[in-house]
Order: sequence, then structure tokens, then C-alpha cells
Amino acid sequence: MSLRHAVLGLLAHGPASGYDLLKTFEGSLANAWPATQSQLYGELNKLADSGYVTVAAEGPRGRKEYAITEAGRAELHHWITEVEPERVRRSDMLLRVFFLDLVERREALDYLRREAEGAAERHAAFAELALVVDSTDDPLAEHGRIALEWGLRFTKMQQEWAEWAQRRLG
Amino acid sequence: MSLRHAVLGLLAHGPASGYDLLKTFEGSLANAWPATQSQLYGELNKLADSGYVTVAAEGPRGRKEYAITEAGRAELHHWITEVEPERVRRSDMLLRVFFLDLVERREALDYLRREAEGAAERHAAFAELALVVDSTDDPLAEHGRIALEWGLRFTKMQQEWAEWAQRRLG
DNA sequence: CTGTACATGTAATACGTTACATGATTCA
DNA sequence: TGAATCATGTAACGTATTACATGTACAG
Repeated sequence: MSLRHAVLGLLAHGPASGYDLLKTFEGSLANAWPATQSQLYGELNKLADSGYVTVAAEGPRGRKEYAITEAGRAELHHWITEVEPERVRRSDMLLRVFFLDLVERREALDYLRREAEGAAERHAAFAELALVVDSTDDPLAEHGRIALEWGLRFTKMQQEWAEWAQRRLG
Repeated sequence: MSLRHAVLGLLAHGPASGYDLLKTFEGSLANAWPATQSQLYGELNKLADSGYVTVAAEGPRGRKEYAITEAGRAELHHWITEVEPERVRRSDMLLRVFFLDLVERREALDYLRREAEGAAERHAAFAELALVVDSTDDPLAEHGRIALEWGLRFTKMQQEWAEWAQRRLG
């Protein structure tokens, strides 16, 4: 049910076409809620049917510019402030850990080493992004920066955990 | 595609019925890969069709005890050691953070406070579990303990992040 | 005038959740 | 004998991924 709220959240900042929104979903938002082109266009039509968005303008090449309605804003506000975030998360990375006793110790250590390295790489990428964000004094980037901080801390935690696990197993 | 590997991983430790497996999916494994009864029974039939498991014995009340085959073990080993874990994760908790500029500052701080509190609670629950696990010298619990450590570190990170975010916003 | 970017849509397939449906065994 | 537990299966619905399908506008 969250794709609809992701779309509403973006449209709450200003009108946009499905194509515009797609760029955002491929960018920063991909870290919180990835979505495909197919999904997006379908969701926009459903949102329009429900009255949460309207086609505010039509442009060249069949472009449809969507705008959020009052009902859409109300639904979005309700979702942000009153709906409990979903705690269930699947992790096939962690799932493998449960079964590491089924492979050679060498293979298990290799697995954890790759996890640590991958986490370190993703951390470095986030850190670079943070440098850029921090050097611009754009107040609109404030919440993106808080989400980015989550990524920084998560990847760091993941790396440290994988290193700890290697020491414990090794 | 990971439910099948979760099932294979459990059966690699010994034969079990769908009903048996369900208990495990409701327990420790729920933190890494939750699954419903409906999904499980369906997957077991598919795995049997593919030759990854066989019905090793039948018991009272239509009970079917499944056992992993050599092909199943090979597939499981391949998955653990060679298949790259999926990095894409959706988080509606993080998604809301991107849109926190759309609500009152008071509401945004409330949201982060609730996140911090929830993380602290989940951390405490994990910590209690860790005490139990650490006091038993069961070598089989070793990998479960490593997964548990991930939960411990994740919830701690989440709490600290939410507190940091409150200070930054407030 | 041609390639690239813009722009939207549908179909097939798989995965996941909830609810429904049914029945056998055990134990108090 | 009635309730709890054991035990499996199906159906409906929603969401996600991939591929297919089509056409317009603009810039070089």
C-alpha cells in the first residue's frame, strides 16, 4: 500500500507526470521504495480513479501532468502521522546466515567477508553523497539528509557486524 | 525466490512436515524471512515437483514428512555461496522521513520519537533472547546467535539514528 | 532525416496475504 | 463428548517484475 503514498508524497511537492516521477523513483527514493515504470503508471491511474490526484494539465506526446487533491493530502497526512510503519522485513542476506553451518567454514567466512566489503563500498558511496548534500544549504534537502544518515549508519553497522561475525567464526 | 531456500535450509537439518516448518517460520526465522501457512504448503508441493525434496514418510492425520534430496542440497549450497543477496529493500518507515516536511514539526518529532521508542523495545527483547542463547553452550545455536547480533545492532542503530534525527530537527 | 529522449500503456508471471474449507487425533 | 491441536489444501485479491508494444517531439 505504500507506493501510492510515495507518489502522493512526491506530488505534494508539486505537479508532475509519470515520467517525471519515474526519475525520482530511480534516484534518491530508490533507497526507500523502488518502483518500476509499469507500476507507476498503473498506480497513477488508480489514484486518479480514487480522487487522490487529478490530471491538471496535458502536454505534448500524451504527457499528463498530475496534481494532488485535498483528499490526497488528507490521506497522505493520515499515513505519515497515524499509520504504524511495517516492521516485517525480509532479508535473504540474514537468511543465509542461519544456514552457514551447512557450508565449509572457508565458504562461510568468504560470505561474511563479501558482506563486509559490500557494506563498506555502499557506505563510501553514501558518504560521498553526504559531502555534496552538506555543502549545499538547501533547506528542502533536510529530510533527504536524515534519510541519508540512516543509510550511512546502516551500512556502517552492517560492515562492523560482518567483521565481528568473521572474528567469532574464525 | 528465497522461500524455497529457507525451506531447503530447514530440511537440510532433518526431515519435517509442513506443520513442523511452520512453527520455525513463526519463531526465529520470522525475523529473516516470514512466511504464511498457505505459502509454505504450496512451496513444499512445488519443491517436491522439482525434485528438491521428497515425501519420506506419511503419518497420522495426513501428515507428510519431507526430506531434502541431493539435488536440493546442491541447489541450497549454490544459493548460499554463489547467489548475490538482494540489496533492494523497501522501508515505509524511511519513506515517511522523506515526506516529514509535509507535516507539522511537532508531528515529525513525534514520529521520530515513536521510532526511537519502538527500536529500544525491540532491542530489549533481542537482548533478553541473547542472554538465554549465550547461557546455553549449544554449538548449533552459533549461527542463530550471529543473526541475533545483527538484530541487536540494527535496533540499536535505529534508536540512535532516530534520536539524532530528533535533535537535528528540533 | 535520424537517433535519442520523452511518454504512456498492457500482458504474463510470480509472490504474498487473508480467508475459507475440511478433517483427524488427542486429552481432559 | 467437546475443545485444542495437528494437519493440509484452495481461492481471491493485491502487489511486483519483466517484457512487450506503441507513438511523439526535438536536436543535431
